[in-house]
Amino acid sequence: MNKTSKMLPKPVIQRLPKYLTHVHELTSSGIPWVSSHQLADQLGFTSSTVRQDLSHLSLKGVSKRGYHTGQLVAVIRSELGADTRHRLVIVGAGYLGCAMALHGGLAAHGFETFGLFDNDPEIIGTKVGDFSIRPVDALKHVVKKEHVEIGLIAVPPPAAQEVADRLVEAGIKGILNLAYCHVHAPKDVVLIDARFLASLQELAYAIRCREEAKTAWAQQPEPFSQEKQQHES
Amino acid sequence: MNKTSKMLPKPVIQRLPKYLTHVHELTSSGIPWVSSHQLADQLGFTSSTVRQDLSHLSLKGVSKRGYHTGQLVAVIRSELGADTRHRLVIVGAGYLGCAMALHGGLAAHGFETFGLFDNDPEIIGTKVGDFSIRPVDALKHVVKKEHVEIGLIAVPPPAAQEVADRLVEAGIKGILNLAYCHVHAPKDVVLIDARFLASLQELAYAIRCREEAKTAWAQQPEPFSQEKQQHES
DNA sequence: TAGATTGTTAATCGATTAACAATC
DNA sequence: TAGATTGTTAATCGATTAACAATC
Repeated sequence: MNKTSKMLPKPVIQRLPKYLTHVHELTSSGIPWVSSHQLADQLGFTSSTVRQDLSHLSLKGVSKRGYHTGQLVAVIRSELGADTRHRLVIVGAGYLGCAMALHGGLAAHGFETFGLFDNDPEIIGTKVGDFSIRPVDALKHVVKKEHVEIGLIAVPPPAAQEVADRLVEAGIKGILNLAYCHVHAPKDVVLIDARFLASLQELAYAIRCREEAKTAWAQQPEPFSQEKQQHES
Repeated sequence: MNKTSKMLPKPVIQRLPKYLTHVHELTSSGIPWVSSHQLADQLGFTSSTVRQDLSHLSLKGVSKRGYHTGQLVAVIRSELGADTRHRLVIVGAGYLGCAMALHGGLAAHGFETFGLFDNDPEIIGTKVGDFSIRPVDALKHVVKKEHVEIGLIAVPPPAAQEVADRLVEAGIKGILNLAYCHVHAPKDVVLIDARFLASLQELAYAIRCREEAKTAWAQQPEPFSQEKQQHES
């Protein structure tokens, strides 16, 4: 349906990149149609979820065939804004910030870097690929002049909040926080956390729970195991 | 309550690192008690959510005082397994993989790297910090020998699925996928996506929606704006 | 004591899944 | 035509928020 300026539910937005990359592969393989059941199997969703998700987009599936892969790629790209260019700055020129600056995928997906900033006098002026590292004091000037929308926080946690404040003050519209800490921004600035350390902790936690469940399962002599197996199958 | 091997709801697990880093700061500032309302204000949750979340942990709040910050840090660390060491390998020695290998935060939080792998003959053998880059063929041997639990996928999307298969075959227990694509793993292997490009797209999407909403709001002469403002305040 | 704060139950909200008529 | 598949409504599930008795 895709009514203008109606924000899609967050879980849907988070699934769109998965559909996009996967269906793009299908088109590359010359597969012209894909059904909700196939997508569900391939991506680990249910077919209901797939149909609900895609019903938000401006395309129609076809009975007995499914969705046209080429069209699907096009409308998801359009919905995600994958065809428009976004302007960003990176604050923090440590390993992570530099990796972001040099990572080809950013530019390839329309995210153009307009500056790499740091506060360490030792490295200011140093070249990182095409960028020369600039002082954080220059942030505001660059953001204004280049109409930068997005700021990446790639500094150590103790400095993250101050960097966020500087970005907000510079007039940034959205922040991606890569630092392992909570940062606060006023509610007219969008803030999304992408903290791989938190993801790693979540992963380690999930692994531990699996192990414990397995152990418990092995130790406990389940009286009704037959029934349970039926339920699981 | 913290009943053994009972997995906490995912949203709770994802909030725990936020509580942890924030309350850790409070302890460092010598603040001994914090209430659910204070935590809610500081982290952007509701006090109900805070109390619900913390009720899963093995600690008791105190009427009129709240939660003891030191104890809170301890039980969250324990629940997250932040005090145990985790063994990982990194596959892909591009900018991102190398940044992960060199990032001090990993080791500081108990994630120990046991190898950095790549398939490019040009860079195999090269030193990256203390690691020398090894061929992906050596993956299985290292994972078995060092009892590695976690694998990081830091290769370009076209190679990601094959790397995932190799990690699974090597007997890894969990995978953190940093590549911008969907990868599949058998259900006894935990897989978590940490794709900053997807996060950036989500951010850009949210920014666009805000803009559009603002424009719509400015253009449409809302007849009931008075009432609406009351609701918002 | 009075008032603030917890822990927990109940109500609300939103997302996922199931079901099925409409369609090709 | 018969059967597979969509789009959508209804049912289920789970998470968040509200409310309030118990507590210090």
